[in-house]
Amino acid sequence: MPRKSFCVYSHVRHLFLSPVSQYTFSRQISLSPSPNLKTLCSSGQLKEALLQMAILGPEVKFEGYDIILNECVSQRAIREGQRVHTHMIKTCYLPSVYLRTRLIVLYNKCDCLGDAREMFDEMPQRNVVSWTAMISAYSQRGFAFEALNLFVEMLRSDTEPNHFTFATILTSCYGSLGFETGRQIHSIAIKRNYESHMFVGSSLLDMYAKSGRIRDAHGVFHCLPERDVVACTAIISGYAQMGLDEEALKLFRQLQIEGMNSNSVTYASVLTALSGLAALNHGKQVHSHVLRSGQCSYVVLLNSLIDMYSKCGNVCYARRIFDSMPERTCISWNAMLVGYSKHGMAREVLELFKLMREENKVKPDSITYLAVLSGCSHGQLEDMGLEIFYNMVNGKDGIEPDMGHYGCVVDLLGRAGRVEEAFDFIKKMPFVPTAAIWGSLLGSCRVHSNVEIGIIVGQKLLELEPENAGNYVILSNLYASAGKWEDMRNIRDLMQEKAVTKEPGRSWVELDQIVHTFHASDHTHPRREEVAKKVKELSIKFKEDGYVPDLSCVLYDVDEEQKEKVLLGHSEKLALAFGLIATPEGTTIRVIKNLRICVDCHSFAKFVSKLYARTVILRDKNRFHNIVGGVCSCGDYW
DNA sequence: TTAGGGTTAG
Repeated sequence: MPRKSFCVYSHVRHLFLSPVSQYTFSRQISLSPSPNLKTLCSSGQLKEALLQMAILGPEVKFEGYDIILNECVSQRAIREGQRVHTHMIKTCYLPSVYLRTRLIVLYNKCDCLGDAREMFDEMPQRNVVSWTAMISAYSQRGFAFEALNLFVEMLRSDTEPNHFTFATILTSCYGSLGFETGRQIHSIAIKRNYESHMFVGSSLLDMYAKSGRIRDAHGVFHCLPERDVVACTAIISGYAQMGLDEEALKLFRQLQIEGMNSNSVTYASVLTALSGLAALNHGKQVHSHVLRSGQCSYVVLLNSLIDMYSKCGNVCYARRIFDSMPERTCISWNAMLVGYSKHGMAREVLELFKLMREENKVKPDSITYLAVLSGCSHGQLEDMGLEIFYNMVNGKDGIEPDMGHYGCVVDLLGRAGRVEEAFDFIKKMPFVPTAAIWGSLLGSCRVHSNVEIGIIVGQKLLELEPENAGNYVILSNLYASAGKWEDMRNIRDLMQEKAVTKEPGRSWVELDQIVHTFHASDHTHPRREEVAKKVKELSIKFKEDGYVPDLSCVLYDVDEEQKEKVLLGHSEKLALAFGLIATPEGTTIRVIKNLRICVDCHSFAKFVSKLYARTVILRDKNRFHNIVGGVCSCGDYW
């Protein structure tokens, strides 16, 4: 009977009694506070739960605190969480290790790292979970050294780490902490038999991949007894981040055959690789997988698709995705702006930037401004670019220009032929100019034949990066055009002595979902003889129409005939010729080059488009060249 | 109670 009357009474109490009388009632019959708090918390009514907590006073026990703290964690409710903590102190409640750990987690999730540490330091006892929670807090907030110190302290305190601890600490073992630390932790994990644990293994291979040790990463992946979607994604992403795009794609396909599940992160990772390869057809296929899998509402994935389509040369598709997005992050805007910028579509860049500011939902960041400035630079809108830059300098936009933005202005002025102005601008910069900035100006000096400044800048660059062969070549050409033959020879000798051979040129074309790669003077492609013959044939044909090989593009000190032979072996010419042979008349030829396109190949591509009525879309290291009827979207200005 | 993978610039 008492049980029954309690239920009835409880119901009545809930309906009619004031909060104060509820408290009195619960004290009288020693009612457990949990059911009420549980109901309130499970329906997300945190404020009401706190009120109830205040009413219950010292009657709130472990279960009540547990429920309410859980809700605070899931809602990231810091004020409410602090009130719970204060309530514990005021009611002289001594929280267990478990509850104190929940408070550490809460403070961490609410970005109150100091409070989390204070709680950790005050703990009379700690267990592996409290140590791991605190290490995780440091790890997640980017405090790698602090995370490592705590891990070491934990080992010294004779607390045995578990698989959670290893998975956590390994996420900090790259970058500033260095890969050797990761290797040491790997050894500790092996000794404790955690190496093959799925989460530890994923963390390990990710650590190796992020440290550029892709072989070690692959070794860990290979040894995992089981592989889930995270482990597979981590290794694919590792290859993609290293720029090993073909390997990433190959692995993705292989794992798909083996039955790997893909989620939004897997797709985002493989899209990175496809963007690198500019493999549009593969990209479309992944897009359709994404649509079929029902993951097309993830902003991050849509951002990757925007980036993939624009890097594959299809900026219209990118815009379609951008327009269809129900919500956009700053990265969505940046990806679209960068896409337009790389295609030299300065007007579209400015219109989109205007729209971004008018919508005022997402604040532009430093990268937004880099994209806009670089868009103005590539699209020859230097005055507009300068206006935007000086608004930044005057603090009108709340983004302070950094070295990158100053670099864009140097590029902007230099490309526009305002070389002296660019030189003065560098001298007045509030930063010490980097090699990249001087390199940009040297490029402008070459394009606009400013020998005087070019020689000064070239000499500075030789001091800053003596290993870069490109600088020697430009400088020696500048000396040659000034008739300073002795200086020219000295530079050539110096190059032989000091310069490191530059990254070998490589171009590729995607055809029927196969990526055909060509190297300079290729000896590997199965159709190399046919392709080389076609290049020679094209050269003769183009010469009749006015093509003059630009021998200054050749690095080597050889005679003119040899120089022309070297030029004909450039990988982008091979890829263009292959495109002509292997695709039907009238179709667009898409070529990707790993380096900047040389002046001679640019001119050659224009002849291909003009004499064969083909659109040539050529992506080099810096931008797109969309060539139609012999005219390039870059305005011969890159 | 604590844990692993993703996107953007020159």
